[in-house]
Amino acid sequence: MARGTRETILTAAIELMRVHGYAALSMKQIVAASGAPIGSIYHHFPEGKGQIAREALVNSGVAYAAVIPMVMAEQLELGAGIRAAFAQAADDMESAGYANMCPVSTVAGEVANSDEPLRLAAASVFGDWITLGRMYFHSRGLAEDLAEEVVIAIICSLEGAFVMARTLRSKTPLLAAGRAVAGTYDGIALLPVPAGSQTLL
Amino acid sequence: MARGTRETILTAAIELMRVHGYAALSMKQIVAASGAPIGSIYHHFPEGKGQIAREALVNSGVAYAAVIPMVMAEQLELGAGIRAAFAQAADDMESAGYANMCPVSTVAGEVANSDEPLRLAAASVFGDWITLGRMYFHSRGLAEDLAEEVVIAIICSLEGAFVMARTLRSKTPLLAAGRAVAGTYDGIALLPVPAGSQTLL
DNA sequence: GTCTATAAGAGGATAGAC
DNA sequence: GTCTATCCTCTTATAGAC
Repeated sequence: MARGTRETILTAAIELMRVHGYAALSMKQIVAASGAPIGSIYHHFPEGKGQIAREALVNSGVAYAAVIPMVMAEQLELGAGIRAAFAQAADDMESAGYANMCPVSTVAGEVANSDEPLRLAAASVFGDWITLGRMYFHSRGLAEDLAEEVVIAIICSLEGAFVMARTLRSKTPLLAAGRAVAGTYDGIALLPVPAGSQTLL
Repeated sequence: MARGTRETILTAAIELMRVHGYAALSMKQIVAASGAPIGSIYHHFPEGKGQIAREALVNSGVAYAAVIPMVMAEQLELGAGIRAAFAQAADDMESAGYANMCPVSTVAGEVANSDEPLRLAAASVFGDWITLGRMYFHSRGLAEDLAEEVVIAIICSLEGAFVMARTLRSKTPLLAAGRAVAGTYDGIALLPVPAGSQTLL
């Protein structure tokens, strides 16, 4: 199927927001990056820039929800799994030249106290990550309360370390943050992933 | 001493950046919030908005460097101290109605891949936090390597949890993130603060 | 659904009197 | 060092032909 104009616009917006955030993103940049003329953009997104950002954020969030299950799949011990996840993130970030990995947290920081509709979009992404993560770790044998605490801690630490790593151009923050979170959960066993099981998405 | 115009402008810029970040901050807002006319602002900051943001970020960073020593002063065990610090942050944030506490991380996220001078200003703030924190925990009896790892982990986790807490309007992320980091360092003793010792600033 | 042209305003920054 | 008036660009968004 040919990718629709709508999707092209959203993809361009996600890429641009990873670099520029929300406020510094202009419709002209979206025009240039997507190839869609301004009239088409407003045809598909009548509410303009805010609507594009909201949908782009949600799309982007869905894509990242699959990352933790993917990284954890082979792991049978929680602490080791967390260390592996952060080490993987550190390597990815270094290979990408410390480009931003994900716009959600960047945009959330910009708008949490100044743009309620966008704040709600970001909140829904975080909420979905937490819900899916809790379900995932519960399916791997953790009690629900512990499962939720683990996901929240991983996301907070990872997002904070992403910002610091990008700013300092160093993977040290990711490795240090990963070790710190992992230590608390060393020795906790993870059930193996049932054969043929699907990602939660 | 009467507070100079320069300081008034910087203070206004810090407050505005906490709410709006960097890109969405306008000179007109700085004019309104500081009371200084636009001409005076460019007299004091000839390089304009970017220069104001750089200096505001650094000023703001210096102020926050004192927080960890303050919160940790009474603590004699590292894990408990970390839990206390995050609990304190959670209470502060709730009382403030989930307003942003500190613009450094928000702005760092916006500019890390798009505005090199501002990225460097943010990097210098993070770097100072790490250096001062390493010195502080070392003075409390931790080996330098461990001291540095602890500060980095605390800052990453705290900054990530701030964003999530503001976005979700909940202190749960701060408490969960704090517990996760603290667990790794439970049982590590802190030397008492020497009587009459000064903060590192 | 696509595209061009343009409106209406806000943006950062400057000039120059005081 | 303060302040007003203004410049020019870039912004979001719309109108309306195709």
